[in-house]
Amino acid sequence: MTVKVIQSVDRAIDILELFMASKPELSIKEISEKLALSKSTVHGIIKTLEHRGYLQQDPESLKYRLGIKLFELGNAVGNSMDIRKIASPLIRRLVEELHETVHLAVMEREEVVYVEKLEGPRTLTIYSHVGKRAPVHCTGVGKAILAYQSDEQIDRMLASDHLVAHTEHTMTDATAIREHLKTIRDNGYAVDDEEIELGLKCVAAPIFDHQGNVTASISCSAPKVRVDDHSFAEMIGKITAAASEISAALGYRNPQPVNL
Amino acid sequence: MTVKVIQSVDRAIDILELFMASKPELSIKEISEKLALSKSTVHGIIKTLEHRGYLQQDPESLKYRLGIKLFELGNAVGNSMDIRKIASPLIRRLVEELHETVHLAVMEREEVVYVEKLEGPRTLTIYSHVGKRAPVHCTGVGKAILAYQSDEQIDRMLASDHLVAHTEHTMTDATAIREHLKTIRDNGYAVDDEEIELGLKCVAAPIFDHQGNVTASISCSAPKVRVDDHSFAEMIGKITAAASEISAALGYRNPQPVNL
DNA sequence: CCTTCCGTTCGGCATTGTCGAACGCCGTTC
DNA sequence: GAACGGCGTTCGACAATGCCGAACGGAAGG
Repeated sequence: MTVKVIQSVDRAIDILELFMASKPELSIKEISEKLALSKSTVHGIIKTLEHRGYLQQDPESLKYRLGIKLFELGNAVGNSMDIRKIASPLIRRLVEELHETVHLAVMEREEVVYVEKLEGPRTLTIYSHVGKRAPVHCTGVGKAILAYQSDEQIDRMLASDHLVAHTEHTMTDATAIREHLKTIRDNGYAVDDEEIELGLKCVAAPIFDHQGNVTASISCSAPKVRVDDHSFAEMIGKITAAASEISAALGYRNPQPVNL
Repeated sequence: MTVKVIQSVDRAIDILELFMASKPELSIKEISEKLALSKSTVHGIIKTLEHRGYLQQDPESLKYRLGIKLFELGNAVGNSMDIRKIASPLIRRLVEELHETVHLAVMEREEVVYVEKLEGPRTLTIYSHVGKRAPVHCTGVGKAILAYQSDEQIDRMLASDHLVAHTEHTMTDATAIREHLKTIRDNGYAVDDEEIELGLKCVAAPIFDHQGNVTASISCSAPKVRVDDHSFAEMIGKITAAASEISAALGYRNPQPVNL
């Protein structure tokens, strides 16, 4: 069933991701142990990656770290995302108006990835950063996207092994979440009330693309103590308005899904 | 002589970089032609990369584009750069004070790579972006780094095929550049006066690491028409001061190279 | 000085990736 | 509407390629 993969390419990716998953500096020995490969196999792949600038060896410790080429490629990807270009100025404006941190996230497999983040002037907690993955079931951006997926998609993303509790407020029951998603669709926005991190409250709204699909969302995050009724309402208004604006810029037509 | 590379990994990298070098969307046919590989070979590698999230296929056109995983990895690399963390707040301050765009760049092979960029309020030209490569001989950041390399290093980086003229002011004579680098060392800063782009003037200063090596630099870029004697002097003062501060934060001791 | 540890090199074997050809699914053309 | 062309995909056979274990060499530590 699984597609036929080129073994050595697959292993090269394993190695690269190992740096992200564990330590930023690894020796050949460590890599070969963690991936259960012989040292010489790892050596060959690593030298190839190093030769191309995707890894670099510290001349002193002889350990390896991720190379600048990955930085270049990653930024090339980021710059080619049109949603990012469209949303950036709006995000800047949102932060100025709301004085709190704003995130832009896209869906990727069963999680979301933050593609833009602009911190407010008085940031306290920083659990997120651009390029980081986050779960869908306990983040504002995640739920805002999830609520607008097909049932099969939702089922897959709510597969039990994903529903990890991050705080005591994290919802981990699939059927309860499904109910909750309906509320989100009715409201047009999602709220995360200390579900990913204690003391953190977020409001998120879905972004529709030209086909009417939701693959991205924006959110405003603030320490819960700073969110009173008034500022909460303001967040909802501004975030949903901005999301609509971005959707429109992406070619989304109207509230009703288009029928061809 | 060239290290023994794993062919399929090397080819996978060729494919990824092809997206950066040419178009952001490529079909298997295009790739196999440009790399002179059979379609099936390309297919195998591409499916592996897609399976891991490093490429994604547009369901309509069936063409491929770079995947989010590269964005994640690239940002992980960016976040692990300590020079970036140190320099970021200083760069922000510089932009506020100078009202012009500030760059942070690091040396990579025979070129420099921008790792941070903060635009001034009235930006006109944007030839650069984070993650982009630039030549050493005609940029402020490049010359500021180049001036402090070893003679062999300078020779290599001034290899004739790199000395491309970007404007009528670009210096393309190696010996003339070598003279020019001496001036830079005497001054402690480098000036790029329309050498990479007409109408653009930059001041750049080297950043020393804890071993006294220069692997990075910062610069301030402005439209030449806005740079009068007074603002030019201010740029020089502020950029060199900031560079010194970053060097100190990296563990650089004093103007004299340390002897162990 | 001996030991240990780790990166690197080597050589033989079989796995794996490679290629060309063929397939099948479009959309286009006549 | 049938034939064509273009493209992604699959198949099968061959041998090149990457794999492993063992051995090497240099550095650090006792």
